Amino acid sequence: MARPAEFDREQVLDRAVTAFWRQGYCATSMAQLTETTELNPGSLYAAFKSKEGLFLAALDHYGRRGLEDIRKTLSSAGTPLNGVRVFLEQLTETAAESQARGSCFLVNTVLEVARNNPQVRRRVKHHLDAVEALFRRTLQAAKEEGELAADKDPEVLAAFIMTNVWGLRVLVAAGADPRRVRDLVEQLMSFFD
Amino acid sequence: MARPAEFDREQVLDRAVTAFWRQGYCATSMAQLTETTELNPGSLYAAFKSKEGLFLAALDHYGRRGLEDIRKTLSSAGTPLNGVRVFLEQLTETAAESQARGSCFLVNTVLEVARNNPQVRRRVKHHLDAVEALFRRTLQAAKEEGELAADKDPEVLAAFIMTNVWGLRVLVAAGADPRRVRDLVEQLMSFFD
DNA sequence: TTGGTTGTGGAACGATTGTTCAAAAACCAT
DNA sequence: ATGGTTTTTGAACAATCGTTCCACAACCAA
Repeated sequence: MARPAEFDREQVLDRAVTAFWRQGYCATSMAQLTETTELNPGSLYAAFKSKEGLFLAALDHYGRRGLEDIRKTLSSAGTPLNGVRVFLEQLTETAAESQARGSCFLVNTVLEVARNNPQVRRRVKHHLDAVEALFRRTLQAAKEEGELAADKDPEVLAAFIMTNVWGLRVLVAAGADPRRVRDLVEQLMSFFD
Repeated sequence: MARPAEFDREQVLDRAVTAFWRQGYCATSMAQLTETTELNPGSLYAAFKSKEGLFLAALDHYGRRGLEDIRKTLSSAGTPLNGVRVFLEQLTETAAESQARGSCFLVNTVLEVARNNPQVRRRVKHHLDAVEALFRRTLQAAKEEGELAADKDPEVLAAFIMTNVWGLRVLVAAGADPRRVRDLVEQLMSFFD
C-alpha cells in the first residue's frame, strides 16, 4: 500500500465547477485552477490527467448534482404539475443571481466547448437528456393523474420546457429585465392549463 | 496624402466572423486570424487596435447583416404572420447546417464573452434588442391587420419568440434530432393561431 | 524499522499567446 | 521626380499557456 491522497475530491470538483462556470473553459487557466483547488499541478494531473480531464470530471459532477436538485424540486410540491410550476418560479427568482455565472454550466459548455469536442458533447447531451427525461416522466405522471389535459403530449411538452429554460438563461445572461423573465415564465406556464 | 490600404474591410470582417463563430473568442488565436484574413499582425492592429477590437468590429458586422437578413425574410412573405412562419421554418431547415457553427454568433458570444465583458455585452444586447424590436413591430402590424388575434400581446410574443429561437439554437448545437426541432417550431407556431 | 509505493511541492519545460516595432514599399500632392 | 505620409512585412517581444519532472514526504505491509 501507499500514501493516501490528502484532498477531498468533491470539494476540488466543486471549486473547479465554479471556476469553469464563471469564466468558461478556455479562459480558465491551470494556474487559476491550482489556486482555487489548492492543489499543485502534480496532484491535479495525477488525479485528472489533463485540463480536459478535470473539466469532464467537473461537468459530470455538476450534471449529477443538478439532476438531483431538479428531482427534489419536482417531487416536493405535492403534485407533478405543481413541481414544474415551482421549478419555473425558482428560475425567475434566481434570474438576477445567476447572471453572475450566466446561464447553466451545461448550456455554456454546449456553445463554447461541446461544439468542437465530441467527448464533451456526448457527456453534456447525456446530462441534458437526463433532465429532459425527468420532465417527461413528471408530465406523464401529471397526465395519468388527470392534472394535465389528455390531449397534451408529455414528450413534446418536456422538450418545449427544455428549450424555453435554455432560452431564458441566454436571456438572463444577456442582461434582460427580471420582469421580462417573469412574463415569459407565465407565458410558458399557460401552456399547461 | 499617403498609401491607401489594400485590404477589403468587409471581406476581412466576414472572415473574422467565420473564425470567431466557429471556434469562439478565446479559442481563436491571432495567428489564425492573420492567416484567414490574409493580413499581417501589423495591418490588423493598425486597423482594429487589438484582438478585442477586431472581435467587436466582427460582432457589429454580423449584427447588421443578420438584422437585414431577418428583415428581408419577414417582409417577403406576403403577410406579417407569414413572415414569422417562414422565418421559423428556415430555422428548421438550417438546423443541420448550423450545427457546424452552432447557434447564432450573438448567442455564442453572450455565454462565452459578454458575461465578463461589459463592452461586448452592451453591443450584443443592442443587436439582440434590434431583432426583438423587429419581431415586435411585425407582430404589431399583424395585429392591426387582424391577422393576429386581438387578445395577443405583441411585446410578450416577440420576447417569447426570441427565447425559443435561442433555446432552439442551443438544442441544435447540443446535437438534437432535426425532427425534434420541427416539432418544437410547430408547437411555437401554434401560439399565433 | 524497513522497503515499497504513492501523493505532494514547486521549479522548469517548450510552445503558443497577444502585441510591438522598425525597415521597406506604395501611394498622393506638389 | 521628390517629399511626406501611411501601409505592409515579418521578425521579435515578454508573458502566459498546459504540462512534465523529480526530490521529498507520507503512508501501509511486513
